[in-house]
Amino acid sequence: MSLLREGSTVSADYKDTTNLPRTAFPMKADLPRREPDRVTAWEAAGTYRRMLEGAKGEPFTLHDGPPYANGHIHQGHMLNKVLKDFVGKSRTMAGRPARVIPGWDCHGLPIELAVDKELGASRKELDKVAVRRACRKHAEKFVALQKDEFRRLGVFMAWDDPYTTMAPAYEARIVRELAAIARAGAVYRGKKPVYWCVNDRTALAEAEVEYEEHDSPSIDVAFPLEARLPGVERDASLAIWTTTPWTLPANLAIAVHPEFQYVAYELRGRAVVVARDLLLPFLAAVAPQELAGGRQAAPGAAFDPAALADPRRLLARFDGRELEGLTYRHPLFPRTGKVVLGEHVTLDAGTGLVHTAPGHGQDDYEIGRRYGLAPFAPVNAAGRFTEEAGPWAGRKVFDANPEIVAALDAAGALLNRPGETLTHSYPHCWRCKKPVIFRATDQWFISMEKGDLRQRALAAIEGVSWIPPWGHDRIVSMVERRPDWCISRQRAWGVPIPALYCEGCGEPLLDPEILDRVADIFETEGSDAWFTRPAADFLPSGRRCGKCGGERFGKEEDILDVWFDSGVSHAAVLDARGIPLPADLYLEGSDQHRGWFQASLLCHLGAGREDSPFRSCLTHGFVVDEKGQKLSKSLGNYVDPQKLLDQHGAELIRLWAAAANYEQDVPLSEGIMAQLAESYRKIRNTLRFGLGNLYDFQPGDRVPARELPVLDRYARSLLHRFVLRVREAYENYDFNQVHHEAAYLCSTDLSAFYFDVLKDRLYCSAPGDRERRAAQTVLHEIVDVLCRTLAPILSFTCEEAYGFLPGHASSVFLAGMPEADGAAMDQGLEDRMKVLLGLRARVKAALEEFRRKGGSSLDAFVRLAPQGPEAAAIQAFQEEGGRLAELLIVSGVGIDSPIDRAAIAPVTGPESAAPTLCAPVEVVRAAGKRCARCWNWREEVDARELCGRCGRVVDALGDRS
RNA sequence: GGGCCUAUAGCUCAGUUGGUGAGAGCGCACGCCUGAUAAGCGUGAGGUCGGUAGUUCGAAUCUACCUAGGCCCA
Repeated sequence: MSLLREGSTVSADYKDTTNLPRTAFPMKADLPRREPDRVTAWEAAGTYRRMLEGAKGEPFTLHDGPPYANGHIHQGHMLNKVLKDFVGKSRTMAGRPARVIPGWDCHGLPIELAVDKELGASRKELDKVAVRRACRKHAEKFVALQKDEFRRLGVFMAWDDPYTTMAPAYEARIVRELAAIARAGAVYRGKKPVYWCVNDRTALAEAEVEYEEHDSPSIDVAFPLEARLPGVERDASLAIWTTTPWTLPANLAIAVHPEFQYVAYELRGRAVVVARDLLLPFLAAVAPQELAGGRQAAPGAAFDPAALADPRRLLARFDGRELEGLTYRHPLFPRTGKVVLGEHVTLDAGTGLVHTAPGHGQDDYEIGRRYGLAPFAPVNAAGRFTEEAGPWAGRKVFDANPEIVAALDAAGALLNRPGETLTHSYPHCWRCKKPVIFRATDQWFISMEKGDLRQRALAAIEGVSWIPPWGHDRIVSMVERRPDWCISRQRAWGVPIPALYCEGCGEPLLDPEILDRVADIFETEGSDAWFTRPAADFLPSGRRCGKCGGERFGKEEDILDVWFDSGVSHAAVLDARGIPLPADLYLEGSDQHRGWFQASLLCHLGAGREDSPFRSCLTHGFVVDEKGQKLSKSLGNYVDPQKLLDQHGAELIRLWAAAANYEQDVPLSEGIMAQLAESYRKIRNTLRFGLGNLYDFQPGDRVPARELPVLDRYARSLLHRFVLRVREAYENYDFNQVHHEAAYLCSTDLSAFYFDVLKDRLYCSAPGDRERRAAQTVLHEIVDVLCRTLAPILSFTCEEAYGFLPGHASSVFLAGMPEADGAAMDQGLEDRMKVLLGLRARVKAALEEFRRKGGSSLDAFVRLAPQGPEAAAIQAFQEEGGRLAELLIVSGVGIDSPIDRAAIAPVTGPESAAPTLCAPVEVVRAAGKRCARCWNWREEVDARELCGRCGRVVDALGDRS
């Protein structure tokens, strides 16, 4: 294609006489490779420290919730730490120094399990102290590793001064906080069922249980009621179904659902109570002849009396709640039990009445608590019945199963045939692979009621600002219904619960005085001291058992729940360092309503303090894929964090965190990252254009704001409105808003409008031309403002670009957040420009038509016939010195007035159908000749093919050289 | 099964107390430029606002149910 136009000759190349952009700020960010150096530079320069020192306002406390020191960091950690970094940097840059002390949660089961796995067979030969030493090393390793991974993200925290829950001082503080709660009388010893491996004689955590197929006896048992049911003229029994006959000696109650329908059915001469909707399947199992025509009862089918061989045997109906409180005789023991109500009862299988042994089941335990039933478990650590199990004392529970079934049969309580079994999924020990049991053992608890902990917690919740607001409802419903806090763990890796037991009578002693003594020792020796020192070392001299007067004591073996460890961080980290409570902000994933937020609240209040340890609490969702499914390697939607870093760099991970609406779950996928890369490039190139046009500009060249041309004043107005919005968005933790504001400003306001319009002035004016300097003044401010507002998010890029800005400080983080200049914002101007931009859009549409005929924008002359608001806006614009040709980037603009529609018809764009108050637009080929330098068409060009302006510029350049 | 929450263009997100034809940025298609050039500009096409049924003169916006998904429990 020829570049020559009709009538033109070969033009001289004036490119060298123009002021084209030049900058060393590269278009290609090369983030993955260059970011590590930037991190190193920040740390070497002490940028974080200096940034904090530069902020003179009231300190802002963002307290870092400790991630667990096991494994590499994952997407959720990244999201969390990056969001915290946005807060820390934005608050500090806005004047409130936010020093964040990072921490790690170092005790607990997952580390112990990982260490077990590493140690393999040698584990059994090691004593507790040796295992703990290995756990400590493991935790130390991952603290160091995760710390590097977080630093790599460009996160500013006090990396050289972190906290860990296994530091001696921290461990000591844990014990002191426990002492404070004990002083309030809220710590008590009670029983609670746990998974128990009778082979290994140890408690198991949920994570240590594997489900495998297992054959269990399946029995339906009748428990005779003590009194007759209303309207039933014969003795009645409650029918239950169970697959663990060995738990029947521990039966204390039978649970029914309050809202289910129950029936009394005459079976073999007595009335049997079952759930109405389970009657047919029940009969099918124990007495199929009771069904009409030997029909099979489909599970889940609606109840139909016609399916019964003899519907008259339906004796009565009851609501579940009517049965509450009825008492029954235990078929094997001379005692009674009672009917209780439970929402956990289902109609999936069985009879709709559930055998309840509070010492042998989680639901049973919970319901037992509600009804004041003891967690009775007549089974010892070896899985043998105790004396309380009468005839089966000493028998192993699984061995006793058939004997118990036989005894039930003999007592006439067995409704089905003995020997029936069921194959189902049953918990097994992950280590020895043998089936486990559920057994109540002694545990330490923090009471929710003593000292009014629950009510005080609920009151404290009201004083906290929850972001988003539904966090409030979520934690309230959790606190309202949570049981007492079981703080015991039968494990090695943790802070011991420093209780002593009288060797004479077994009386436990959890004495605040002793705890303080223990804390003193932990302070210097760490909690290993509990295992290496004899009990006497922790006992105040002369102390005796309050019950039997014994002088010899043994040590508690249980350790503290790790939620207690992290739950006292406000004390062990903030208070211990003299940082005032409450903290301004806790910021974690929404799972922490159950976890850290609640633990912190309970520990804080339990120890006798008032209110919440945090003023506001922000939660974010979980990382999911594009479809909203959780990330998992097996689903194939897993995004590897390291790969993310290698491909896109930390900067895009930061942008991802900012672009997300963290109130919901946060989607992450390769596609999303690719899209963010586009968004990033737009911002980066905006900075680059600005920098490229500042190569010959110094702050001393600034044109005063009042003397700026109207378009530049408009750009400043937009810029400062942007600052206003962004500052407010940061204040509200609305980073997503920051991202959108930045993207819109860069692409729409700047790249597509202001920068485009500016090109002629920047490139073709004389270098020192006042209007060019005016443009540069604003460009300088734009780059400065963008860097300083976006630095909390795009830390790497903003620091890099800022370093190219003439007159910059040593780091963007020391420059602070810009203030919105009220004088720069001109609403009237923006309103008028909005009208003109509407006009501009229609001109662009018309130019599109013009272009199809071979003309470019600068070849065009635009004729307008404005009226109404547009006419007014144009007039004002021109009176302010604005040039329509510059605004529209065409060679000339003519105003036709009054309107002569007929004269304007032909080459118009789609605006012809527009409302009458819009000016008709006509685009024609510009007359005259094309200036070889600035490419505008002018009536007059000189012999060098230069327009008047360009001729003067070239002459001036020539004079200078 | 329970508590809390989510579901708007291919993607990320806006849509104020229900009210003119549902928006932005990015991507996409087409075109331009080659003086932001592995850049830049323009034009344009995309949505039965998860589904169903209600309340209302009128619902993306309120109610119920359903479906899919998330966190925490059970």
